[in-house]
Amino acid sequence: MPLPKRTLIHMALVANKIDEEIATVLKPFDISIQQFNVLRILRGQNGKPANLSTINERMVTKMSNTTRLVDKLISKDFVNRTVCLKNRRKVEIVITEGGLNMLNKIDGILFEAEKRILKNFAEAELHELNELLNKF
Amino acid sequence: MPLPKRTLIHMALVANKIDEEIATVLKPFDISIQQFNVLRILRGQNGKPANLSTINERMVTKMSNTTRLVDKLISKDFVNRTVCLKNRRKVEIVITEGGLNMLNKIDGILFEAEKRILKNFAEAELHELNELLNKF
DNA sequence: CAATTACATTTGTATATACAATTATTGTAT
DNA sequence: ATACAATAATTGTATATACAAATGTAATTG
Repeated sequence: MPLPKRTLIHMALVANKIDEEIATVLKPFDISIQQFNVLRILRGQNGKPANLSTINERMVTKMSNTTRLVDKLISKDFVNRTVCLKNRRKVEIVITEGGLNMLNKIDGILFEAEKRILKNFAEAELHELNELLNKF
Repeated sequence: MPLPKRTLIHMALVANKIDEEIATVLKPFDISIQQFNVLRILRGQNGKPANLSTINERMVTKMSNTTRLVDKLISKDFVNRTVCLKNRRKVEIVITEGGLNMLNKIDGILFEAEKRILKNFAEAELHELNELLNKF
């Protein structure tokens, strides 16, 4: 198989493997990777509310699904959503105490998983990999 | 953000971008990436039928979904499925002429897309990237 | 200022996937 | 041979995603 095709398939296989491992880590907490990503983004706001489009820009999924991710997080009491007073088209989403607690519980376990997934990499190699990924 | 976490997120973003680009290329042919992968595997058999589990081993999806991928391909007349005579638990799947024609039509366009996606990579860098991916 | 356009989000729908349970067949041990 | 376990594939169901269309609000323009 030609090198470019082989490389792209390789990428897909590895990314999928990583995804599966992380999903497995999150499963006991009954939270999907994408839901987790939303929570992380909201935590990064340090209390400042985020619009749906802001969250969406920082993720890989489509707007419509981001709405539904937030729906799920609301039903679990991990975030709150209110209409923006300044601009009633927008919506303001903030993480709750419960959401922050959940993230704190996950942090350590995820950190271990990340170390495990990358156990064969020296730090220099991680830098190298990031450089190569920048070329995409 | 710590290097390991950053690297894994980077991997996910890039893999997703690649996926989207390839899906876009396949879309006019009304075929998903996974359906396409099944067809490629079957072409690689050179006429020899493949069991469902054989196909599945070479893919990233679950058995149950491989069944449904084959269902879709049958409805498009791209593959045939027959019960294996030697072992009636097994199933034999072969690609049809129509399936082969579809693959031939896609080959060139996909090749161009692959070149485009990897346009910033020198050959040595592709080797490097593959070496790094092997560490996962 | 009424009509049109742009913006932000949501809803509808078809397809895709994960996971568990089920069916059908074959292999094995007593 | 009968019962039990193992194998191969399928079906049911809940969740996830993509894409298009719809809703509600704000900005612009003639």
